[in-house]
Order: sequence, then structure tokens, then C-alpha cells
Amino acid sequence: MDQTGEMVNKKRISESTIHRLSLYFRALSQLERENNETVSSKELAKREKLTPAQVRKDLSFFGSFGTRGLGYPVVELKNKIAAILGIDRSWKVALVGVGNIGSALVGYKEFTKQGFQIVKLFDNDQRKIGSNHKGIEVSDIDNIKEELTESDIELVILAVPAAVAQFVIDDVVRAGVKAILNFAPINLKVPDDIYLRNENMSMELEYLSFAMVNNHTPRKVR
Amino acid sequence: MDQTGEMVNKKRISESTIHRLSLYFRALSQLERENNETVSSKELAKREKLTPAQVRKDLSFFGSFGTRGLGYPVVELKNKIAAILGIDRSWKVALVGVGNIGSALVGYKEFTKQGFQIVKLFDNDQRKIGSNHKGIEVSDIDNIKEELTESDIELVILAVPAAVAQFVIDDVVRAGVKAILNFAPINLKVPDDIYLRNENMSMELEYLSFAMVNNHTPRKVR
DNA sequence: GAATGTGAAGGTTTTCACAGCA
DNA sequence: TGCTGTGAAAACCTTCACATTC
Repeated sequence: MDQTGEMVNKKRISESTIHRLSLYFRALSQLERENNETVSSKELAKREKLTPAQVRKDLSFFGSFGTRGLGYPVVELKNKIAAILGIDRSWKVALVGVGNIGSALVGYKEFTKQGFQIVKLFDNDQRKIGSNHKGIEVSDIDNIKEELTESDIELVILAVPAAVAQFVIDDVVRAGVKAILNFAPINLKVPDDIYLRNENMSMELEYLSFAMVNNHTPRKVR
Repeated sequence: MDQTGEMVNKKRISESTIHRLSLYFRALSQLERENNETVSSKELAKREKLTPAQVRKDLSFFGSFGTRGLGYPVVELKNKIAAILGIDRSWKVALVGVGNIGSALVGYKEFTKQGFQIVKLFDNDQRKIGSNHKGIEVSDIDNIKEELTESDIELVILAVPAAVAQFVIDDVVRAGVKAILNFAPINLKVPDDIYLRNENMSMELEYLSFAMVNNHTPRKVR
């Protein structure tokens, strides 16, 4: 049960449903740019290679947003989904590890578009510390616990080498951060109340490799 | 049915199973470095936050690699999985779009470790074309169809802006490439016989945002 | 007529539980 | 005894099909 009244989970929402909400959001943004007032589940499904029934089921978990015979109001639905995903606000994000991947993420437009603002960087390289990277201050990773604790940062992106990732995440957790996106190819240990997600970019390449070698026919595209 | 005899699919292998093979491979590499001769499904599961039954089921789709009472031979299993995933060889990869994300991927160690070699870059920026980027030649994106056709590149990573991604992928497909990993946040159209995977890095951030706002308790970590 | 919202059906994936083997 | 390999059961997710509403 949820005291805020924001959303009461009658049923458990599956992870895939949430991921598809991201897709709907993206499609609806595009539909808005194209000046569409309404969209049917059929059209939405087509744009993201899903089925109309799937779209309707997913949305129905959160309410009835459509009009029978007409479809869904584009802008309204987009805003509803943003609220469900929690991206109707902005999130302050710290990025740890201004290396190869890290510095690419600093300029990643999709993050900002969705309200994720990288406001602080951490690194252990003395040449980077104290300087500005694309307008964002780079702090010493040794002070990460203190600096995060004092900040209002709620989300951390880890882009450090696998060898040090566990040490870094321990500090991040101690600083009270509850949500972490990890790019290091390693399984990190965190307490149960921490949301930790892993982004593993070679996984998809490996899937492609598997598919080619085995003539695999996938059920869906992802 | 598969004429190569490499592997006959008795049952359809699920996508999640394949993704988990990547995890097993990673864990086994680590176990090998730690000089473990054998590993049980229990230990393997623990390392990747899965269940022992899941590990055994996954592996059983491809054969019986273990010894009852003992476990699985680490190095042997690692090699078997590499063969299944098709990463017991090297793949020549072209990367299109040497921007923010693209240039980060050029130096991404995980790719090389798994046998994915980026051997060619493409961009439309005249300042980059002809130059070398981390030792790899940058070609004009206008010649992509010809250059890919003449090459032995089998895999393409797309890291171009969403606005041009469809045009670029059309050329890539015309060049005969069958497997593409797309980083642009857009749904691309390709013929049925092309393997296309999408990497959407903000999806996981959005999931974290959703989880925090809704106190979502996930079934698993991914 | 057109398209949503949703129980019920169908399919897929995961977990259980135990037989079988070193 | 310890741990794999696997049918069967359970859980989960997707699709169907249709009553409902505009």
C-alpha cells in the first residue's frame, strides 16, 4: 500500500511493462511533434513493434486513459506516462568515472531530455579533479561519500573500472543514495533496499553473435 | 534444422537464457582467474544473483556439461559457452558515428575481450574523415555501402543521431550486413532477415526513476 | 463503426522436487 | 553424500475475443 495516494498497486507491474512505458513515451513524444491529437493502440503498437492488445493491457494497469472508438489523447497520455515513470520532474544525478564511457554519458542528450541532470562528476585522476568537464565540476572520488551526503543527488551512474566498482558503490550506498546505474561488467553487492541496475553493452553484441551463429529466430526485438 | 551440425535446436532457446549465458561466461572468466577447477550451479547462481535451478536448466538446453556430485569444470564450461555464443572466434565490426557515444565504444575493452574488433569507423564530419581515431581509420559515411560491401565486416554498431539512423541503416543493409546494434533512440525498419538489437541506455534510468517513485520491488536484477 | 478495457485462454519461463549418477 | 539433469508444477506474461462505450 502506498500512503501518498499516488498509485496503489493492485497488481504487480512487470519489468517489461515498465520498459514498454519508456517506448510508449518515446513514441508519444514523436506523435506530439507530428501534431497528432489522438493515437490508437494499433498505431502505437505498430511504431514500437508490439501488439495492440499489449499496449492496452500495459496502460490498463495504471488506469483508463483512452476513449472507446477514438483512441488515446497523445499529449495527455504522454504526461500520464511521464508521471508513472517519475520523469515528470528532474532528477539530480552524479556520474562516477569520467573515462571512456563516463564522458560520453555526460553529453548524452536522452538523459537530459528525460529530466536526468548530471550535476556532479567524480574521478580519481588528479589531472581531471578540480577541472570542468563540459561545464560540470569534477570532484575527487575520495570525497564521494561526504559530497554525496551533503548534496541532493538521488541517482548515481557508475562508470568506473570493474576492479574498483565495489569499493565505489559501497561509498555511494553509505552516502544514502538509493538508486544506482552500473556500467561496470561485474555483479555488485548492495543492501536489499538499494535499486541497482546493470547496463551491459556487450550483452547485446553477444546476442547478435549467438543469433548469427545459430540462425536464431527471436520472438521479439526488444 | 541446422545443416552445419553445430547445434540442432531441439527446443527454442529463450532470449533470457542467451543473456544469462553472457553472465555465466563472465562469472566463469572470473572463476578461472581465481584458479577454480570446478563450480556448482549454486555458486554460479550466487555470483550472478540467479537460482541454481535456473543455471542448470539454461545449461541443459545445450548439453550436459557437469558431473553429478561435483559440479561443472570451469574452463571447459567457459569454452563451451563461448562456442554457443559464437564468441570463440573474432568478429569484425564497423562503428558508424564517431560522436559522443561512438568514440566511447571504440575504446570499450569488453568488446575486444569478447572478440568484437572494431576495424572501421564511419562519420559524416569532414574534419574526422581520413584521420585516425585511436588507430582506426575514419571513412566517409557517404561511401559506407561500397566500403562495407567490399569488406569482411559482419557486424555494425550504429551510433548516429536518431534523425539520420534510418538512412544509414538502409545503406548498411544494402551492403549485406546481417547484424546491427543500434544506439539511436528510435525504432528502425529493416527486412525480416536482419538481426537488429537496440541499446537504450535511458531505459534503465527510467526504470530506476519508476522504482523510486513507486517503491517497486523488482522480481530480479537484470 | 471504431477502438478501448478486461476476464479468460494460451503460451512461455521459472521453480520445484526428485531420480540418477560420480 | 553432493550435485546434476529434467519432467512436472507453478508463476508469469501475452494474446484473444468480446462486451462496452463514444
